Amino acid sequence: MKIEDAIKSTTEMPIGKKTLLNITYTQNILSESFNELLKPYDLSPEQFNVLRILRGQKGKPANMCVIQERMIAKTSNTTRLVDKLLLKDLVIREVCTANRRKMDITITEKGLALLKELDPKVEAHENSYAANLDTDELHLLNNLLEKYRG
Amino acid sequence: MKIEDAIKSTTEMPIGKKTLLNITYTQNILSESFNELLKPYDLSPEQFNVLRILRGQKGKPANMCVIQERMIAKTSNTTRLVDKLLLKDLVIREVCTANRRKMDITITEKGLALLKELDPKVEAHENSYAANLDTDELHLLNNLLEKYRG
DNA sequence: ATTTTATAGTTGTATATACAAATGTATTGT
DNA sequence: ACAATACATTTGTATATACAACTATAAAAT
Repeated sequence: MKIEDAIKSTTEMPIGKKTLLNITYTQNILSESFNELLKPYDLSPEQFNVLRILRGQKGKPANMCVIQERMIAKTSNTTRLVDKLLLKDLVIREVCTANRRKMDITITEKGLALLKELDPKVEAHENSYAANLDTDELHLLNNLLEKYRG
Repeated sequence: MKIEDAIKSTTEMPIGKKTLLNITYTQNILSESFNELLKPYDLSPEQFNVLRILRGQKGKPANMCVIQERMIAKTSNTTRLVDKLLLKDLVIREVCTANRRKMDITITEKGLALLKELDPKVEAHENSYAANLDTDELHLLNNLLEKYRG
């Protein structure tokens, strides 16, 4: 669907406005369907994001500010986000011995198992959109976005 | 900045995942800077969006479900969004005489004046990103996004 | 005409988010 | 060593959002 139809715009938009709207709208579509995917697992996209960051640590714990900086959306309140994961036993949290200001957050086996269960679904989600473009177009899209951000 | 650096990813990502992440990340950058723009005006992006939809009505009122369907992000609770605008006298709300289930929402002079003040800033925001690409690239980006959504 | 179903919007409630202030620990300067 | 400053995280509070239940009106069915 064209962006103009999606937001029922009647008038022709300048290309700058249209591009911004198009990116915003596309991301909305993506996150809506991703939310659907996660709903049965009682996991928010942010929680999922944190789990995936922790898995990326390959056993090493991550502290709060590391999680924060690797998150796609820099949410305030990583604390409460991790709280939720703790309640579900998907992570453990302990004071870092080397620097007692920091917290060591580690993903649990249960967390890893949950991610493993989600992996194929997340991949299918990613690929369902990617499949609409060929490889060259995908690379082009990535390059254009990067250049667009400045 | 490359997406891999932005989220401090060490490993090479499959192109499908990367694209999705890139769109999400780009939109985050955009909305972050748009938020900054609106902050001095005590207006949320959603409130701004509603005002702009109402201006697009050119005097004609819009009812709630029309506002809802034209919004970029389909938020639940358009009611409370409009409540906020009402409190600031940016819109008026009255029961639609033709169909008493519906509400007629109209932007006020104050609302129009606020939009007018914002217009150049919003346009500058839009153009600051668009300026990083030439016209052909912008059209290409829009087409790729549309195709990507499927 | 009366019941049923559909539509439009609002409200209750639980949860999430943003932002600032507070807490506790480490580092630096004197 | 002690005060000042910086850093890492948490907590308080106000606001926003999601979702379901509710109210009111309109349209359709019997």
